[in-house]
Amino acid sequence: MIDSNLIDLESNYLKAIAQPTRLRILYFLKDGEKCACEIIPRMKEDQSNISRHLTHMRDMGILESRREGVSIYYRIKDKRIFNLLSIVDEMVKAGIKEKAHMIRVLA
Amino acid sequence: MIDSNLIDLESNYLKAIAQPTRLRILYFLKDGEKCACEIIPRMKEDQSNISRHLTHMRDMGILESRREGVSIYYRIKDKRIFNLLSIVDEMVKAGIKEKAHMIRVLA
DNA sequence: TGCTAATATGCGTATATACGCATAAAAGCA
DNA sequence: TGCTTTTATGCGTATATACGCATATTAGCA
Repeated sequence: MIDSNLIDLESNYLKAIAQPTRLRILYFLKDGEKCACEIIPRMKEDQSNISRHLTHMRDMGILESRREGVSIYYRIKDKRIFNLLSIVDEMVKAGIKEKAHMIRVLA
Repeated sequence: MIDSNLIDLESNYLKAIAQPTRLRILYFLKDGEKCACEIIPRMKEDQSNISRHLTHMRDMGILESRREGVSIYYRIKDKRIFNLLSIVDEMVKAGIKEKAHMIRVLA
């Protein structure tokens, strides 16, 4: 029996990661902090949308930011998030492998 | 530059986990397979809702199931999911600690 | 076959999420 | 102060998600 508040925190944290555009931003920040002005043109979406994603991840404690003049630099707050993502990767890839095997057997 | 399809797979996998009721089900299945008929009364939600969550997690490759008469037993497919969840836990708890510290400093 | 228990599904609904466009706000500079 | 660049926000909208109720389906059993 796990605490209900912790469940909700975990859920919200995972939801904050579980979105394609936000995932792309995370990977883009993997090798160090980047200015919003560098992130925005990378993503093929409206500036307002990216701004909201960045703000959201900062609010959720996934990113940190600092201002330098008009620019805002974002960085990953906790590198462990990439351990998490590589586990997701492993599991997803294991799933793909399994499906490929099923197809081979059935063919 | 990470592949767009992989991003979507990761995203979908994470979404499948990032839901309070599904998280509770996962933790309930931590120590072994359980019949849907055991899972349903544990959760304070409609039977139909739990059924859908179970089906969804099975479709997403998170759970496996076997039928025994009218009962259906569900189990975790890949134990690594708990490594993933414990990383989320660590990060969430680090966030809580940090907030508590902020409050202490400001008080 | 008829009955019961377990699980799944059709349907309607309420809320959340992601998005773009237009505009506002913040900071630096002429 | 006025202009420009960068980032944030108000607003409307389309889609996705989670949910409950009622009902269907499936399997076992009398």
